[in-house]
Amino acid sequence: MMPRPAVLPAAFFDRPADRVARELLGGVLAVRGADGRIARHVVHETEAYLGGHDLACHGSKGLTARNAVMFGPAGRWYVYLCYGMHWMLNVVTGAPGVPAAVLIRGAGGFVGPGRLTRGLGIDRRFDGRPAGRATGLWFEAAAVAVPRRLVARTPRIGVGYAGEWADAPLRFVVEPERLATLKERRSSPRRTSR
DNA sequence: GCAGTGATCATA
DNA sequence: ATGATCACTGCC
Repeated sequence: MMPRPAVLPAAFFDRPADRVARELLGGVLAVRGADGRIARHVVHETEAYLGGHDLACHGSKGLTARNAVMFGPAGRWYVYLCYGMHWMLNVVTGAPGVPAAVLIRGAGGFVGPGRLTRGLGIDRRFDGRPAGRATGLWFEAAAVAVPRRLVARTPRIGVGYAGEWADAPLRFVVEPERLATLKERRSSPRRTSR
């Protein structure tokens, strides 16, 4: 029988953001709709924001009302409005006091952080809440780890202002069609051995 | 290529 | 109170 999907616990996020961003690839972003139905989207693009020393990270400007949740414990959502129209979905990582997080840039059929939140109906209501079933928005562990050769690392998008940090390879991408290939391999009947 | 859009934050 | 800035998107 199908095992119940494992909800990623807060401890999963209590690690360096780049590690979390990498391991979130292939994992599932799950959201419960108003009708109680659960939609699941496999994560295929993330970005890590490492902390106060990372000039692209909101936390590098110090504690403010907006970014306060980043300074708190790992495993909570950090959601903010960008350009007056787009909600950005992040999950806080690392120890309290370290303003680090992972931006979810793509999952399921949604490419781009603003499109993802629009598609899933995510907005400010989730800001500061823990990622978990109780909140209606959570992560589940990857059924199969994405092999390293399928993961591309690039500089983060839209952070050209961040000096040396603009070029840090902290964006993690796996092509969705590659994920599909993985899934097929996993679920297709084993080939008769030679 | 660039306008739209409005919360947020520093400055005053 | 005011103005600059923005971890983006869609249409030219």
